[in-house]
Amino acid sequence: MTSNPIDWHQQARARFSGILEAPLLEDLFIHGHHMRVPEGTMLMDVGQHMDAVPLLLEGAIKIMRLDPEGDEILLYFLESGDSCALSMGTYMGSTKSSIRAVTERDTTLVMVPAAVGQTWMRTFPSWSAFVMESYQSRLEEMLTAIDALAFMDLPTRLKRYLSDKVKIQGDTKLHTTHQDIANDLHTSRVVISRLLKSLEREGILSLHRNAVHMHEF
DNA sequence: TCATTAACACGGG
DNA sequence: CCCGTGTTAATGA
Repeated sequence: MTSNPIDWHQQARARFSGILEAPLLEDLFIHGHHMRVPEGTMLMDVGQHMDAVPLLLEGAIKIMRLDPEGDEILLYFLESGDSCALSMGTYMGSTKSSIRAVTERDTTLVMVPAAVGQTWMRTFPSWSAFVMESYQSRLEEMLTAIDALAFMDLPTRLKRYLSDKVKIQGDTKLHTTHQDIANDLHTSRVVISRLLKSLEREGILSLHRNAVHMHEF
């Protein structure tokens, strides 16, 4: 679909022309690398070196933190038009990632080399504004994630998680297993199975093998 | 009280 | 048979 440069240029314009000034977009077409990434690809891992900043055109990316045992816990999702604020730490000296990023569905993005992004910080006001704005909204999401972990009980977190999935996937039929959900919410499958069963009894969803169909969300 | 772990049966692919 | 699912019993925080 977006195999030739013109396609992703148009896509990027549609997504970012209101945010990034025209000369910057032209620079983006010169220095940015367009990529199509299949679902389930790990884009970044904890401790890995960051040498580029991603701009998300289509799809979604799951951002996770790891506990000391190496188990994952979901922080938030990135969607189209977002960028990973943490990767922008490359503008402030830090080059090692503190999170794991995995594509939640097939995704298209533009990678901006760190050195190029650093130059833009000085030459394009709209770029530094975009970086600041991105930091701001990612911080908000982080606080929401902290609130959820600290103050919300598991049934509430599960309902929020399922709603988010529907929004991210754009489909009320979620293709996932109880174990997957348990991993994301950092709990055991027994609990997820039990909670899902009670939600099914309430008529909020229906359960199938490898799938959860949402009725209300 | 509620989550976790281990263990088990069931059934679909 | 393998894996996902649904459930229970024991244990712990």
